Amino acid sequence: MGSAERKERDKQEMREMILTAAKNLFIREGFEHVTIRRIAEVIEYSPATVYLYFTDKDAILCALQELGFRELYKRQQVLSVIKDPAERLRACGKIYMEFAMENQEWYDLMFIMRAPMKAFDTPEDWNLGRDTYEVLRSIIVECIDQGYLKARDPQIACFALWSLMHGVVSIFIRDRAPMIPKEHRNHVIDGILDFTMAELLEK
Amino acid sequence: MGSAERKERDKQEMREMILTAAKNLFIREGFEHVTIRRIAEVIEYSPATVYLYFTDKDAILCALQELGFRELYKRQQVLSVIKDPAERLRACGKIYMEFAMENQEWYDLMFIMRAPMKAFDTPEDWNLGRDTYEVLRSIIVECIDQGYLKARDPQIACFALWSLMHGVVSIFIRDRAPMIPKEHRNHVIDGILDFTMAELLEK
DNA sequence: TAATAAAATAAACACTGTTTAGTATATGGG
DNA sequence: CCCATATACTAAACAGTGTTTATTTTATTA
Repeated sequence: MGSAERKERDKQEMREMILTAAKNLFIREGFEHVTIRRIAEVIEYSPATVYLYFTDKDAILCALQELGFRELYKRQQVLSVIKDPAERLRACGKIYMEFAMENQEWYDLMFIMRAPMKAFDTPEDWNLGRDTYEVLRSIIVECIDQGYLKARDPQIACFALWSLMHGVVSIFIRDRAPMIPKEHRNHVIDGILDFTMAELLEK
Repeated sequence: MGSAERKERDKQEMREMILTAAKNLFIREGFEHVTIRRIAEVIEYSPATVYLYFTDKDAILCALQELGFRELYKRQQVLSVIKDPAERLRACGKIYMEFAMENQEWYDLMFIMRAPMKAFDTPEDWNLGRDTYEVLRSIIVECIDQGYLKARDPQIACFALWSLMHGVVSIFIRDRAPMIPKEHRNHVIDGILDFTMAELLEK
């Protein structure tokens, strides 16, 4: 009697329901309104019920994080049509920082906040981050192969470039750039990209 | 009758007392243990009393932040003995990242956390950050003047370098570098410095 | 000394995330 | 069909948080 399968299906549906509620609260009202009680309210169950489907709030935030990464992946897909690796490298940076500035709370959840990382047993389990990193790494390796970049250590070059991009957007997102007016931010991002490409690539 | 002056002195002493308690809790037990109730406990007053001397918790965290900046300033002082601006630029980066890795919670409070910034009416009031930025900016200007650096826009070069350093340490501090084992971090930081100096400076 | 002004606090408020113990509901066997 | 069992759900509490209010204690001044 395949009622066990239906049970499993129902359980998955409920998990989906909770996640959708959390996602909508996140999108419509922002991170700080994503509370267990508000989620419970939306799905019309008691707060305690949420804990029958997720071990804790961090697990929910972790699942939300995944949605953010899916959006970033989607945006990164256009990179494959760019043949020149140097051009692709620039576009990669542009896409990354554009995503961050247009989806600041998602980016925060993905790359800054502590909470969602606590859902992993060990930081090594964070494959979403590693996959994003791999996109950049493969481009850089190609840049080196084609002689655009003479970096001795691709690992260092890759981490440096990611750090640069993350640094820029996280300084903006957490309001640590009083010397740069808000309306100049996009211009600065382009300036940083120009600067980096000019300094980095072989002339 | 100069009792008004004594009143003011007493008030300042109490503020100092609260701040010292907060600082010690921060150092000895970490950020998450810095709560109004714990502070009140330490100074042997009621939690409500704290609010007679600080408008809210963010104001206390903001004052704590200042202590962090003072330590960073102190470390930056050794830069003045380095005559060569290129060498000074490297040392500046090294000091910054070393401070961050050795005082991760202080760095977090200074450059990552939202809370202490809420104490400012506007982000422009964050002079502590601007001052630190100025140290780097003056070095870069000197590097350009002496022909070490051919950056068109010093503002962009400066923000890029700060972003790079902040990016590196904040990725580590917020556990977003699963691809780099903890024991390799210091080596990576040196690698990033080498890489940056090599790519940036005129050969 | 009594009236006034200042300082300190007890207790509550409005929230968190989370757990426990008890209640409904659905399932499967006789 | 009924009843025991297992599952699903929840009310209420727990242990925290930052913060405010109304009250009491303390100090000052006339």
